[in-house]
Amino acid sequence: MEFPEEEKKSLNFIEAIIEEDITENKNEGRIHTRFPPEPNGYLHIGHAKSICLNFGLADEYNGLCNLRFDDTNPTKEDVEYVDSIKEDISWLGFEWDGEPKYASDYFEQLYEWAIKLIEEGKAYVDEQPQELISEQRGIPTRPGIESVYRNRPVEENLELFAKMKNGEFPTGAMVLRAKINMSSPNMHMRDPIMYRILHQTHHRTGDKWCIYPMYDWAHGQSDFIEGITHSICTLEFEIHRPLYDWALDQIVEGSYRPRQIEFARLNLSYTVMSKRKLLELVQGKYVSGWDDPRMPTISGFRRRGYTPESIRWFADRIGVAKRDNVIDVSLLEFSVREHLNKVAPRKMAVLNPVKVIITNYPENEIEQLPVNNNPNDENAGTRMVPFTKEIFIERDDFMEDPPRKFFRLGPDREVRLIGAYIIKCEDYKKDADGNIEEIYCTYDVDTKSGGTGANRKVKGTIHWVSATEGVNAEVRLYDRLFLDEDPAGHKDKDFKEFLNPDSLKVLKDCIIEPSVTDLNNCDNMQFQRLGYFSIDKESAEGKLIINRTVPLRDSWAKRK
RNA sequence: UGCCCGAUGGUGUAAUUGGCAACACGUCUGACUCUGAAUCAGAAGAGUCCAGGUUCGACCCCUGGUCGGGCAACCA
Repeated sequence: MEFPEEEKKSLNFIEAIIEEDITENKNEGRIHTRFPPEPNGYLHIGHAKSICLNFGLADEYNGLCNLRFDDTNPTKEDVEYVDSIKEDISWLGFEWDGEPKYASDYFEQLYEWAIKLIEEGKAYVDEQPQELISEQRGIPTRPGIESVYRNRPVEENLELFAKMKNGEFPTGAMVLRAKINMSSPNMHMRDPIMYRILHQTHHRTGDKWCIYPMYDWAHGQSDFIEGITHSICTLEFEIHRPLYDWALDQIVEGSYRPRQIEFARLNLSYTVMSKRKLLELVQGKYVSGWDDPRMPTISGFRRRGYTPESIRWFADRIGVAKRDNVIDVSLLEFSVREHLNKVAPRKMAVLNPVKVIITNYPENEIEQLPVNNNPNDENAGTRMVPFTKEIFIERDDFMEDPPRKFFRLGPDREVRLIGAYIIKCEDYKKDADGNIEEIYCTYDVDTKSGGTGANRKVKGTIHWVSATEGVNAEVRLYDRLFLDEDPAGHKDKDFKEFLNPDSLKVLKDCIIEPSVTDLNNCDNMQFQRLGYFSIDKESAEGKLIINRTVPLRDSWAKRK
């Protein structure tokens, strides 16, 4: 499915940079981007922005985009994450160039470059304790203090570094530091650490290595090895750029050189996007897993019924810039509705039922009525829905004492049942507490859909399900992603305070029309007037569990 | 009291080499409809953080402020 026409935008700032680079024929006009996740969690909607950007730019300029796992910290990483990341990117509809790449594939090369650095007197082994190194680095407003090991002879550094590699020292005993500038106003330039000792099994290299490069000694080099031209990352790496360039200066020969460009990460209202916090939700069993339908992860959205198209449209719409932003979830939901409105077949379900008895309809009769699958799509066809003497309608669709502008059912009022007849309310029964128990109506045979009297105008049309032929299911209704308050401005508060304690309980019985059970798992549908839904992949024993993807806009509800 | 970013309608993004601020969402009207959805038509809403300067002319360039974000992990 193509993007909506009107969405063609003018250039964003990254496109402008790229076009300029092409004009100047930098890197022979080649465009090669990359998406470099650390496999330490599942991808979330924020990553989707980065994915769409990197892969999208490559498409747009006939370039390539790599998938590279930035796996330089074995303590947090796992193959489970590698697999989920690949799956999510593919599901979004993007294809990376060649095989997935791994920073760990370059460990040998990185090590050799580090030796070269030492030989040139630009790096040294520091065996001071972590706390001391950190203290000596100083504070942003004051210069740091040089390490006593800073001027260690090259030979000694070489020897020590080799021993580090060979596992002769315990974890944390010493590090390799770049010799740059201890009084730089940029903290990252104050002799940054390039290698640390970590006796930790790596998910890919196993126990082959016990020293691991830091981000700053791995990222730019990896970009260089892969021939990346535009290394696009989020704003928090802006301060690393001088170091990125410094690291490249040490290895680049010739004219090809990657370039780092930063953009503002996505913030979504009502949505927690910190990987650390999401991990906490998973580990604390607040949710059923990374793909819990309430999670703002790509897999969570998938399970909830979001489509890849809708997420891509969303990413396209929010644009890219350098200023901090908070995007309202309603824009995401708009994108979802926009797509689902076109493709989701319409079905009927009643969430909060009240029984309607059609007094002049024959007992035991079951009439199969053809109902449009999608009135906006002529090719969508029809389905048969059973109509019977007793039906359920939504409790909200009947009012004893209707206010002005209420178009649905009430005493002596007429209403059309979708795909069926016009009915008129003649009477109703209340229980001891005053709740409506049953509503008695008559139907007008001539008004059957497509029939002779079908053109008669009534103000309202409501949905219904046969009381005797309908099927029972469970629906999960989720409101915002799982926060009932906007976390913006509450950064430091414990985010669990915002976790809606009722969100898992929003599980209701509902009655659905039989044709719903024909849907394949995870297919999308629209329950008319209720929203878009999808069948959960984990249907309970015999009972369908249905997630609400997103509610329909409801201007009547807003009135109230 | 350091360094690096940023600042345009409610929100997000635009504005060819400086030429009287555009688009989308949202909001509000109205029309239509066998979904109070969708669709269609229309409207309101910013004078571009502030103060100077350069210029015939500045959102755009310069200077100085203000506000917001980031930076002191052997994380990425």
